[in-house]
Amino acid sequence: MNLVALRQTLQRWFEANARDFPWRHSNDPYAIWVSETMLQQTQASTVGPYYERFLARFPNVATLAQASLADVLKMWENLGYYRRAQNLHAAAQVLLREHDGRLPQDEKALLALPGIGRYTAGALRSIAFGQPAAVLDGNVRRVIARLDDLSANIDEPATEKTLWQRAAELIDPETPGRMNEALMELGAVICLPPKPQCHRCPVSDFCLAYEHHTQYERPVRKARRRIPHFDVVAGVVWHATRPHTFLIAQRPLDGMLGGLWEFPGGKLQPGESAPQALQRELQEELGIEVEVGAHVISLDHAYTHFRISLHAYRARHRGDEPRCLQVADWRWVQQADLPSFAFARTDQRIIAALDPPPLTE
DNA sequence: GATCCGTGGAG
DNA sequence: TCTCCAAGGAT
Repeated sequence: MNLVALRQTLQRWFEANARDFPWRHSNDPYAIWVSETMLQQTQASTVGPYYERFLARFPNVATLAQASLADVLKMWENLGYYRRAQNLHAAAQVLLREHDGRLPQDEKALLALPGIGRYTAGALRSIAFGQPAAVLDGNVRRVIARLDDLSANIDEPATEKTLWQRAAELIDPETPGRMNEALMELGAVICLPPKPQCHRCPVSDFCLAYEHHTQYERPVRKARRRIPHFDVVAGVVWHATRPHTFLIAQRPLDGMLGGLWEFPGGKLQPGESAPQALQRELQEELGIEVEVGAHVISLDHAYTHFRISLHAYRARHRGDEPRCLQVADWRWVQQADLPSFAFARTDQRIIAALDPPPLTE
């Protein structure tokens, strides 16, 4: 294959056809780092508004490092994979303390930061610093698998090594960042997973799968496991004496949806009714007794590796104040207070199902 | 090295 | 409604 011709053709296509994203107007390594973190496992069209809000609120390493994690999570609300926000925040504090508030250009130093792995280090080095570093993301994996007509399963670690080597060969030593972006852009808009748009592809002349008519069979991937389903209950626990006041709890920082706030509850155990499960969970997590009341809403939701049916109930608090047994924190709040807390999608749907807040004034 | 971690768009 | 999967990283 003529690597020089491939690089030139692809980059010329990219320059004429690149989608306009806000991070493509910045040369600031910090801004590029934020965008690359948001783009992990998240489509570019989704990231746009989050990126601009985040940069407006945290325009540099220092403002991010000095912000509270609660503020950072609020800006990340609904973007998913919330550990990314924790890592970004923690890494900013490391940068401020150990790297003069700037991103290091050295690969080892980048990889030492939380949330920066091989892909993100390569993206920063090539796009932000102009170094000849490779990137291998889902797009590039697919593009290479088709360019080379790989029959090997790309989810196998052995194939991973081959793909990184190939990604390194494709680097344009003159314009590594542009070449890497062009590869990813091609995968995102032309070399699509189910239906590659080969008739519009600028590099189909270089593509072995196109030549062999195997592009629809590439890349070869592992079959997915079926994901389990659980029934889950959550409680809107109203204060025994204070009107319009209910309980929210903060999830532990190290688990799923870490640091987000929620209506407390948990999974139903076999043979258990939803109200029974709610009483048990509230006792285990917060050490409180409740009387379960009216059903609020039931909804289905799909996470990455399981699905739930969530059943929310009103409940009346009895007895002792809550304690942090299996939660990071808890608060008595009113509906007007909720916008300052970060909630996951399911709990936002519960909020939307509550009675409208009382009019004040 | 297999598993965990969110949400939304597309078909 | 269901499936796939997306500019991955950590453990």
